[in-house]
Order: sequence, then C-alpha cells, then structure tokens
Amino acid sequence: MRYWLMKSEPSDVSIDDLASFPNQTVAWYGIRNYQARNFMRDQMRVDDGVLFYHSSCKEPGIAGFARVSCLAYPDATQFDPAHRYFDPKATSETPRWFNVDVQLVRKTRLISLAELRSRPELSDLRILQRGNRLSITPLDARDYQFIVNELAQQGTT
DNA sequence: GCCAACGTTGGC
DNA sequence: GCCAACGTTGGC
Repeated sequence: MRYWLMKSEPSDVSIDDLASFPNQTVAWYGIRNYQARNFMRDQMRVDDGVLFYHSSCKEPGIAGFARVSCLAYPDATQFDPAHRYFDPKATSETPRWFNVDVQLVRKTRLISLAELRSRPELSDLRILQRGNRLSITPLDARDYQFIVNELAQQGTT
C-alpha cells in the first residue's frame, strides 16, 4: 500500500465538491504530465491513501483524506475535441493519459502549507521542496501517519 | 500580477 | 541529441 498527495484547485474540485459527488468519488482527469501519469497508471492501487490538497488558492493545504477507489483507466477528456484537456495525438487504441478514481474518506480541518513547513518531521515531503510542481507526489507511510495522527487530530473537523 | 522553477517543443 | 524558446505551475 502506498500513499499519495494529490493537488486539486478548489475552484475546480474542492473537498466539499468531492463530498457532494455520487459515492463521494471523482475521476482524477486532466493530468498532462508524464511523471504524474505514471504514478497513477503504474503504481496506484485500490485503497492507497490520498491526501487531498488544495492548491492555487487563498489557503493552500491539506483539506482531507481520500483513497484510490479504482485503478487507472484512459482519461476520457483526451478524446473530446470540445474539452480543454483534448489531446489530438491520443486515440482510443493508443491513449496517452490515464486517471484513477479518488473517493473521500473524511474531510479534515485545513492543514495549511505554512503549518506543514513548520514541522521538522515533514521536511522530506516532496511538495515542500524547492521548485516542486508535480500535482501528484508519493509520500512515505511515516509522513502520512504523522499527518493523520498528529496534525489532523487538532482542531475541529 | 510577479516570478522562480521546471517540463515540453521543435529547429538544427 | 542539444538547447533556446516557450508554456505552466503555484506560492507569494
């Protein structure tokens, strides 16, 4: 079992949006970076743990816990010429882009980026490192458990 | 809106 | 295969 941090812009899909979706599940479509795609396609398994992270917003940070609920399959948006994520080089025979499904486990208080940075225990977290822009990054069980057991317990949820 | 960092593209 | 130009990300 692996653990992942997955960024979403709340103006696109927020934690509350996710909570309102059928089965509290969303297809993680629109990834157009090969490294992030490979994580989904090659490494993610059902029940992997996911930190749902709000990015490009007023208060960036971890907003909830989720899980991988479906193995990767071709991203439907690559085939749709009307869609912003259309990829003319992709065909149904040779799809380029894949996505998993992600299901909410529970919303938490917002664990801000500043708070994550303030914890020496999390200094190896990929998103805290300089120049990191990947929207999907793996993290160790230790970091995941620290966030679940220490940070997410504080405050109200 | 700025800008550092990094990925992708395409000419050669 | 190199690398300059360009585009994107995302915190601030």
